[in-house]
Amino acid sequence: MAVTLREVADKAGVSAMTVSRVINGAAGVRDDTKRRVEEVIAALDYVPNRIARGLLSSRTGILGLIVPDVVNPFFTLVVRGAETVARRAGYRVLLCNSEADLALERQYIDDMTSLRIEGLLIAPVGDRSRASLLSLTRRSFPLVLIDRSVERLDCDLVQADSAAGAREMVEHLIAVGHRRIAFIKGSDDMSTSRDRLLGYRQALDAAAIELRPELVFVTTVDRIGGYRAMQQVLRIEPRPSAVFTVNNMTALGAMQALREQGLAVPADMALVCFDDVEHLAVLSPFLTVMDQPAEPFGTIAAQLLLERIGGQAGERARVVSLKPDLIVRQSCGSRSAAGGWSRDPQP
Amino acid sequence: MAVTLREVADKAGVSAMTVSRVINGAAGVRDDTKRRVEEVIAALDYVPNRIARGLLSSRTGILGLIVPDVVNPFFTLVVRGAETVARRAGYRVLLCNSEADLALERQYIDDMTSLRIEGLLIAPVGDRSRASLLSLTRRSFPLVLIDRSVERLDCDLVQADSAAGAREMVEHLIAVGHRRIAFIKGSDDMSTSRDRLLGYRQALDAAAIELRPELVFVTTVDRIGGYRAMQQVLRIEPRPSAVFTVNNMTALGAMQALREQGLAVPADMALVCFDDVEHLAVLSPFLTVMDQPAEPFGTIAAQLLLERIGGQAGERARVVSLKPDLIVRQSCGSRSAAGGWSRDPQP
DNA sequence: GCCATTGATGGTATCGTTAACAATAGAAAA
DNA sequence: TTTTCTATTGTTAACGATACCATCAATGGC
Repeated sequence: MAVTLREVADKAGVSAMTVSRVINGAAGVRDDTKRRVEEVIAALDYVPNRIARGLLSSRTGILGLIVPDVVNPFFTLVVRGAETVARRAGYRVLLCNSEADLALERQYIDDMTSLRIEGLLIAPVGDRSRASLLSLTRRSFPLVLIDRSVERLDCDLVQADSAAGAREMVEHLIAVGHRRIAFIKGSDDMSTSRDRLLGYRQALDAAAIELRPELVFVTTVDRIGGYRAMQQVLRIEPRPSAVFTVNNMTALGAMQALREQGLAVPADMALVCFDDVEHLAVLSPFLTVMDQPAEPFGTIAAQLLLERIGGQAGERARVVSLKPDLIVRQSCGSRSAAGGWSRDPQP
Repeated sequence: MAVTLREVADKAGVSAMTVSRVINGAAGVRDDTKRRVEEVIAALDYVPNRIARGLLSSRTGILGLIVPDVVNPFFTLVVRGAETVARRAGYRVLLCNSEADLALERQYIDDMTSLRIEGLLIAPVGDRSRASLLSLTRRSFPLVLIDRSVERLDCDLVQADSAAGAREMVEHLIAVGHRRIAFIKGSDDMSTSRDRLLGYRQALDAAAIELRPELVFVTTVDRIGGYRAMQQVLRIEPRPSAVFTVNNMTALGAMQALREQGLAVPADMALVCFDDVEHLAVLSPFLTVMDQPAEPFGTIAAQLLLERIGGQAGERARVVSLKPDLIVRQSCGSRSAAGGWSRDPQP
C-alpha cells in the first residue's frame, strides 16, 4: 500500500542500500546519485517505515505515558510537560488512560511493552500496580513513576512532598481557628493518600488536637467520590468546620455537595485541597489550595526517563521531591491573608 | 533483550510456528503441547512483539490523535471519548499536541505515518493544514477531522453546527437587551471562527443591528488571546455591553482581563462563549455558554474512523454535525432564565 | 495389508529496513 | 602497464512473527 524503500530504489535505478544511505544522510553516495534518489523520494511521497526500522534497531522512538485520569487538570499538565520534553528529544508519547482501574492499567502496560516503547512514565493506580511494574524493573526496563510511589518498588520517582504539604495546609486551617477538621482521602493503597494523612496527623498532633477517626473519610479520588464523602461529612454531629480533601477533583465534588445543601464556603464550611484547578483559579479564585507544580512533574519525569534510556542514569533509583505551594485564597475564612490574589496565575 | 518467540520455542522444545499458533489461539495444537508452551510463556514472561507483527500484517493497532491543545477541557474530553472507543475495539491511541503550530502538526503527521498508524483523528490547526492532510487523503488513508473542517478537503468530519449555535447565542444576548455586542474570534483560517462569525452576523441581521467591524476582534484562541482581545474591547468607545468569545479558553482570558479592571460580569459586561468549562460549571456555574458535546465528538469520530479502517465506509465523506446546547446561566444579565442551574452537570 | 485421510508439527519465505561485508570502477602509485 | 587504493554501489543476512506448504504419524476404510 504505502511506498517502500525498494520501490524508490527501483525507480531510481539503484539498490535499496543506496536509498537507505540517502535517507540517513550517510556518507559515500555520489552527489548526482543522491539528487536522483531524493527526487524519486519526493515524487513518490516516500516516508520510511519506522516499524521496520524499529524491528531491526529496537528503537521505536515511542515513550509510554499512563495516567489514571486524563481529564484531571493536574494530569493534563503532566502530560503536556512530558510531551514537550519528549518531542524535543525526538520521541513521541503514547498516552493511555488507566481510569484508576488496575486491570486496565495492566493491559496497557502489556500492550505498550508489546509495542516496544522505549520507556514508560506512569502515575500508577496504587501499590497494587506493583505486580505489573515489577516485571518491567526486573529486566531494568526504563521506568519513571509520577506523583505516586509504589511500596517496595525501587525505581525513579517524581513526587511532591505530600506529608509536608498536607501538614502546612492543615496548620493553616488550625491557625485561622478551625479545630474540627475532616479529611477526605483516597484508598491507603495510594502513597499520596497515606502521606497526606500523615501530614494531617502531624498538624493535629502539633496543635494537640486529637485525630478522630470518624472525621477521616475514604473514597475514590474523583468528583463523585468527593461528592459522596462530603455528604457523609455533613451527616456528622457536630459538623466539622473545615474539610481538607486529598485532591482537586474530590474538592470539586465536595463543593457540589455543599452547594446542593445550600451551604456556603467559607461561611458555613471551610474547604481546602491539594492541586490547583487551573482554569478555575483564573475565573473565580477563591479556593485555598496546596498547589503542585504539575507541568514540572511531567518535564522532570521525562528527563529522568530519557537519561535512563540513554544509559546516563546509574543503578540507583532517583527520587525527585517537588515542593508544593500553599496558595491562600478565601475558602477557609482566613483573615490573615485576605484575597491572596497576588499568587494567582498571570495571563 | 526482551524474550522472543524463538526462545520460547527452544525452551519448550517445539518450533516457532507452534508457539505462534498457541499465542494466537489457532487450532491444530495438541492440548499437552499447548499447555507446555503456555507454561514456558508464563515462566519467561514472554510478550509478543507487535512491531514484528505489524511489519508483516501492516496492522499496528495504533490510531493517531492530534489536537491543538490537550489542556483545553474541550479537547481533553474529546481525547477521552476517542480513547474509550478505540480501546474497546482493541486499538491504542497515540496522542500528540500540535499547539496550534502548523509545522509541528505536519511533523506529527509525518511521524505517525511513518509509525504506520492505521488511522488518524485530527482537530486541524486550520485550512492551511490542507497540504499535510491531502497527502493522506490522496492515498485514501483513513482520516477523520474533529471540530474543524478544512476548505476543499473532502473527508469525514465531526463538528458542531457552529453557525446556528452562534446565532442562537447572540440572539439570546439581543433578547435580554444587548445591542452593542463584541465578538472575539480566531483567525479566518479556522472554520469554527468563520462559522461563528456567520452566526453572529445572522443574529445581528435578524435584529436589524448593523455589524460594526470594529467590534470584531481577531486573536489566538487561547487564554492569552482572549485576555489581550478583551483589553482591546475595553478601549472601545462607547464600550460594548456584551462580548461573545469564540471558545472557552478565550472566555477565561477575557474574564481575567475584566477582573483586572475591576469590572463585574454581568453587571458591567455580559460574557458568553462556546464550550463549557467542565469543572468550572460545577464549582461556580455562572457563565452562559453554548455547550458542545465534547466527549461524543471523540467517540463518534473514533467510530467513523474504525468503520473506515474496516472498509465499512463508502467512498463518500461523512459529515456529522452535533447540535450545541445553550446553557443559560448568569453571565449576561438575563432575567428570563435566572439561575439555569437545572442544566448543570450532575455528580 | 495398503492407501487415503486427518491432525499435528516443522521448514521456508516474507514484511521493510539496515549492518556488515563484497564487489566494482576508476584513479593514483609503482 | 600493473598494482593498490579509494570511492561508490551492491549483496546477504538479520530483526520477530506469521502465511503457506511440506512432512510425518496415526487412523480408518477397503
